[in-house]
Amino acid sequence: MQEAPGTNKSSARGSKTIPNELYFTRKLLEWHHRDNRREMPWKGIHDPYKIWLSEIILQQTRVSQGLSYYLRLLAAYPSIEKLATASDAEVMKLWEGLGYYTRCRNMLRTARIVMTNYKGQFPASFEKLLELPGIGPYTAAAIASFAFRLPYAVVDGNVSRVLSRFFGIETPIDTTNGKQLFAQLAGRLLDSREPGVYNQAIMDFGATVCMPQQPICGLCPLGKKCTARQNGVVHRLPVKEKAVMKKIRWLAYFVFEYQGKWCVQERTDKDIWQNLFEFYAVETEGAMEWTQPVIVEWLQQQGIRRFQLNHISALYTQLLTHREIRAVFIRVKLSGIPHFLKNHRWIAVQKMKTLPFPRVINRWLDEGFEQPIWGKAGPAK
DNA sequence: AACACGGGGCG
DNA sequence: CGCCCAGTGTT
Repeated sequence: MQEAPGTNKSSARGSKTIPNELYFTRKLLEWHHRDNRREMPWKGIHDPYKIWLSEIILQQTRVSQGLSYYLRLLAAYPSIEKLATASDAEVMKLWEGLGYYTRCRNMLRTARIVMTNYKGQFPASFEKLLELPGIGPYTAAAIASFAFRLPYAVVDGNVSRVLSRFFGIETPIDTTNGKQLFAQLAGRLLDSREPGVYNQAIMDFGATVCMPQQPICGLCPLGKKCTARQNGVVHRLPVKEKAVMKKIRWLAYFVFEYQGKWCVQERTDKDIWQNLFEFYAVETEGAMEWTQPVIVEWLQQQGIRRFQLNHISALYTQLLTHREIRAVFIRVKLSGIPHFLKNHRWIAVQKMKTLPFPRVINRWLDEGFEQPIWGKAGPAK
């Protein structure tokens, strides 16, 4: 459900708006008028076809990446009729390389629906726009406000970020609750006299001042009343709940022991745990059954002839933001240092605690192996 | 509510 | 590498 059209007239008459909301809209529009020099071909125009085309292209796509596609598609299909009568393959060829190819198919579907059902004219209605394939709440609000000057507030990544920071809202933006909250707030902030201008302003502001990574708070015209800035929490807003578990990584740690020393290595790759230490690691693509016969064969393949397999641990897991680590620890006592471990570091067992390890390794050191080496008191918890 | 869908820019 | 981008559709 889209929030009801905004009621903020950017004047003191708005009965329910709190002072900060009026301040926000006024300062934002001042900034847009005074400092915003972000020029784009689709800005300031009211042709629904061009607005729609640009919005579809820009879904989850940076302006710098989508611009050339917009120009090429518009040149090839100057009107929605030209687009609607083009062949699927021809349009897809022009979309090639932009990604999210469902957008292209839905774009064509919508062009044909508009031709047959609406006589080639996009409906000047938020609800009707929303029914068209590839047009969701954001795009419907964008077309409604830019093309038809209807009072609907857009809520995209820029908007939710700017609002979460200025008003200090910690509700995750990617939940049903959060989406509803930000849509409501955005609707109240909207300047209903010029919805399109306001929507341009807040998105440009998010893209050029209140950026995701390094916002230019020093130059921010709203900084005086920005809640996040006052509280020093700009960097951790907006909050996102979804931490998609992209990949499980399977690690086998071989704890090689030789003359009271353990073999360790430092992680230096551009990867997790940079500059932390670990044991000799074997990473596999999928789950690997590190049973005794498998381990013995693996050791022999490495040219290790004399060894003593002391222990195979249970599976240890560690959750990272976008990874899940699953590690098994394999203790092997050697009677010599094999060639492939010549350049590794060998640390006295008593000194292990002085090195930095990932949590999953520390947990194994603390509780994971049968014969304690820290002494009967055990390691510090 | 969770997931799939792409490719590129940036630190 | 991790994060994010003028989000939407499906299950």
